[in-house]
Amino acid sequence: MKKAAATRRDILQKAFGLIYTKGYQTTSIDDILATTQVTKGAFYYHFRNKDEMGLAIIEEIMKPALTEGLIEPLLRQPDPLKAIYDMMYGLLMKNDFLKVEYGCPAANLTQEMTPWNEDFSKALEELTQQWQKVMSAAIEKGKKGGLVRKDVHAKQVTLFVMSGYWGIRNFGKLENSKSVYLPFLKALKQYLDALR
Amino acid sequence: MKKAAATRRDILQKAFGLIYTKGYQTTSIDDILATTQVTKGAFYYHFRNKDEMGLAIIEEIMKPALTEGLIEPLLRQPDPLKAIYDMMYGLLMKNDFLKVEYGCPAANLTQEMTPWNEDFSKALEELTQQWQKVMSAAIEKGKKGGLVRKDVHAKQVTLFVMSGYWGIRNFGKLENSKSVYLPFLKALKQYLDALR
DNA sequence: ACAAAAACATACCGACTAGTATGTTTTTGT
DNA sequence: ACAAAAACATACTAGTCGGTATGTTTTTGT
Repeated sequence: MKKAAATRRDILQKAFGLIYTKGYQTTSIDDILATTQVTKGAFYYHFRNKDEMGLAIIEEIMKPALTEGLIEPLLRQPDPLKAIYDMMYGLLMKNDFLKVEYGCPAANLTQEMTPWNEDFSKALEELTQQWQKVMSAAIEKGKKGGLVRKDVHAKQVTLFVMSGYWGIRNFGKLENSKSVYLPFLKALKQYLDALR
Repeated sequence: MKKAAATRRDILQKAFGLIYTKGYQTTSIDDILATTQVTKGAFYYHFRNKDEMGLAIIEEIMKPALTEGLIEPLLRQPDPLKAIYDMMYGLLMKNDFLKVEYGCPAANLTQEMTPWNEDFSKALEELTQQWQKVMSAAIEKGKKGGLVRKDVHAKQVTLFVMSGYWGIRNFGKLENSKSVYLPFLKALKQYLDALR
């Protein structure tokens, strides 16, 4: 039960990479087999079908990555507005897995799969809601600690900021250059500073 | 030269509708033929291939729609910040062609096609840059007229607002409900009011 | 050690894809 | 009216897709 788990993990990781760069529907199972060096029999031993694998990617790759990469750093930083800005700066400018030309994996999947598969929508909604909740909670905590204005509506701000992130990721894809990230981050900083 | 032009227009319009709801790559030419009642011979008389049709959709359907539906109303409204808010409110809440579950046509195409076809990227960039320029110009005009603070960076604001729009459209797809639009619009209003 | 189950391998299939080859009909200019 | 060109129609192809049927190898529990 050790080698098999490694095979499964390898499929999920490599498939995630392919889907991130090429899109879900245009990543064929044969593509995945070619890059993983796994045969079709092995693939279909681990997953009933392509969609089950796609869901497993969200659950077993994307959700843990969100938790470890974004949620936990957010919880550690005491200043919520600084935490949010730093998170965005890190995601856009420093993260070396995310590429400007490929956008945001969660946003990509959302846009591509939402019309086709309800299970994908549900899983992706859980993903984003976890992010939303932690950001909102941080802002609320900041209100109590005096770091955020009392009249700030935490959920609204969170939604506004996350929308901006998904949107600028799409702009980055279009321009194929991180240079659009800089004016976005400046505007974001000014927006966040106005909440103090 | 009249009937043929009508056939071409019909293909482009119906194909645009299909692509908006289903995505470009997952809309087959047979799909388009079935909904237009046009035969394959006719289709390939009007377009060399699928991508040429896709580009024609951007040029002949989406660009004019942007100009007539968004650019011109924006130029007419003297208060730029009100113009921007009204435009967003109209796009999100009142426009009855755009559906919450299908997102923004331009954002969808950008995300789907950017890794695959440079011509699509270029055409979509022209589309968005036209929108960006008009919004920025309106803000600059507002600065001179005293309706916008002098220290506001027009291009930054434009990019921030457009990113938010693309992003919230994606959230709408995910939640499949216009209810997320309302808190976004409230946050947008507050953001814009802070620029006065 | 050895049977049973888990894990993987190979060959194949029907459905669908964009595109083409080769026609026929309709429109156009004179 | 009539030839030429434009506009459309039909049948087909080569390739790709997700998925399956049927094996063989490897691991596991006893």
